[in-house]
Amino acid sequence: MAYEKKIPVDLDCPLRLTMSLIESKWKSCILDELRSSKAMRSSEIHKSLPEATPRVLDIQLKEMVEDGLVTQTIFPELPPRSEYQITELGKSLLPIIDAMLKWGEDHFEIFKQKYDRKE
Amino acid sequence: MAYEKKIPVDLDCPLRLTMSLIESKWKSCILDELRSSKAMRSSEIHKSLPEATPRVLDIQLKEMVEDGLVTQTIFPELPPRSEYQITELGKSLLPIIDAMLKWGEDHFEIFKQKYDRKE
DNA sequence: TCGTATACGGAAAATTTTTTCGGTATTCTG
DNA sequence: CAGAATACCGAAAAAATTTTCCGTATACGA
Repeated sequence: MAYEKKIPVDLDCPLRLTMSLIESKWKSCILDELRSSKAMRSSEIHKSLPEATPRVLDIQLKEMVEDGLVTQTIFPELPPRSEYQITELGKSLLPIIDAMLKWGEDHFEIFKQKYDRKE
Repeated sequence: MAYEKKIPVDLDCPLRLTMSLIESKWKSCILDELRSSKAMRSSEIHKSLPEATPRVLDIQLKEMVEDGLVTQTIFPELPPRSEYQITELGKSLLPIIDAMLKWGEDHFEIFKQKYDRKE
């Protein structure tokens, strides 16, 4: 495997289980990108999340495939092509992603005022 | 400050903002513990989350105070006593915590079968 | 006086995640 | 033939988080 996650999915507590599936830096954003069920190539995902390095998207997509949140379809073409698509299990997390998105929008100003350093 | 978080609250995207407030290992659990609005001493929180070291609870509680999710009240007594309590802002995250808790309960079996290693 | 109890924090080690860099493979185009 | 295009991965470096260990302060009770 490309990169072995050190901390496995947490089976000790339901809350930690859910968190452990999405807490890596970009996983929640990846689910948000894939929400429409449209299959996307990793390069498209990268265009939407330009701050993430392609390598880390690769690593996190692989983990999400392993966890069953996303599928990967590899087309035996040259140059190679593969597409990622959200699964039903992944979709079932979208209400949580939506709630976090909305919370972030609703409370953005508080944190902007608190933490945005003017330079 | 006790320990300086290296990655500050993320102001670039509402979803990342919300995630950045709760993605540390125990913050979601701490919010869950404090949900009833009862003030708790750090030793009580530790008793409820025995897998977390007292030090990391200390660090994460301090960050949550800084972020406005929790308040700390210090009683000028000896031996010292202080209590943590969830704020209104912290409470506004509880529906998200609840949704994650429920998702984890609903999908626990999938991951238990997938990842639970029998020894 | 000495040990206990309590909350906390400094510092370094250990662990984990993310970044950086560079390489593989293959077909088509110029 | 050289280079582009694409997805991917190994390895090491860098960065971030968590753990471990130990010390502070102080009043009380034995």
